[in-house]
Amino acid sequence: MMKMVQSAGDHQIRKGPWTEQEDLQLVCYVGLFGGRRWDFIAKVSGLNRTGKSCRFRWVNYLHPGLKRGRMTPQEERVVLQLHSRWGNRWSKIARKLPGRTDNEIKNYWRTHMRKEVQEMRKRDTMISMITTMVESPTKSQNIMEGDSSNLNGKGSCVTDFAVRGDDVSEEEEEEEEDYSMDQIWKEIASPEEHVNSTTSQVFYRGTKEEATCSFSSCPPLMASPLWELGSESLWTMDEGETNMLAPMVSVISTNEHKPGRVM
DNA sequence: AAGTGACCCAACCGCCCCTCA
DNA sequence: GTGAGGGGCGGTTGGGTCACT
Repeated sequence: MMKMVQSAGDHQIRKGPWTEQEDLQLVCYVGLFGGRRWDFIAKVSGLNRTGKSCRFRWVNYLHPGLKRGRMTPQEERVVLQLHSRWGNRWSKIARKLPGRTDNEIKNYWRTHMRKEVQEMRKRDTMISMITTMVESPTKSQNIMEGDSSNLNGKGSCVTDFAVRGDDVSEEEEEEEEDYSMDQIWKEIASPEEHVNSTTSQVFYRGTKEEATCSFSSCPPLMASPLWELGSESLWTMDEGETNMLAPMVSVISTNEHKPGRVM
C-alpha cells in the first residue's frame, strides 16, 4: 500500500515501503553524491521521496556495513549497559555497536523492555497481594475484587534505570570519544581505507562499469557539481572502494533483497 | 486449520540542533 | 546576529511473521 502525498509542488511524495527499483536508484545516487546531501539526492534521483526518507532507508537498510539478524547475547549486554548509562540515547548507543542502527536498537529495547515491564507488574502485583493479605485480610479482599489503587506509585525499576542513565556526568561522557556514524561505517568496511579518508569524501562511488551492469536507473554521466569536485574525478574509484560496493549491489540484486513489505 | 497474541521491524512524524547565507 | 533549511534523533505506529492454543 503505497501512499502518495501531494507536495507543495506539482509532483507527489511517495511514502511507505520501498521497492527494489527505488533501492537501486538510491544506492546509485548515494554512490554518486555521498551519504550527506539527502535533500539533493531526493530531488535529483527522481524518487519522489523526502530527503529524510532517503536518509532513513540508506542508514537503516541499504548501508553495506549493516549487520543482519538478531542481536547476539554480547550485543544485548552492551545495549543494557549503555542504556543504563545514557538512557534513550539510541544513536549514541548505536555508535558503540558497529553494524547496528539506532532504530534497530530502539526496536530491540522496546520489545525487550515491554517484556520486562510486564514481568515487573506481575511481580509487583503478587508481592503486593501477599503483603496485603498478611497485613490485612479485608484489604486483600478488595484487591482481589479489582481495587488496585494501592499498587500505583511504585517506582518501576525500568524507569529508574533510564533516569540513572541521564545522570552520567559530562566528564564521563567526554571520556567516551564518539565517532560519527560515517567513521564507524568506514572502519567496518575497510579499516585501511579509513586512514586516508576524509569526512567529505564520497563513501561509495559508482563507476562507469557498475553504472552499466548494475545501475540501469543511474543517470547518464553528468557534469559533477562544483561542490563535490576535488582534484580527483568523482568517477574514479580505487580497488578498495570497488570491492566495498560490490557486496552491497549483490545483496540488493539477489533474492535476499527485502523490499518494504507490500501491505 | 483457524484464531490470537507476542515479537519483530520498516517507516513516518515532529522536534531540535547545526550550518550557512 | 539571525532566520531558513537541512539533517539528526527519539518517539511512535502499523503491518508481517511466528508460535501457541
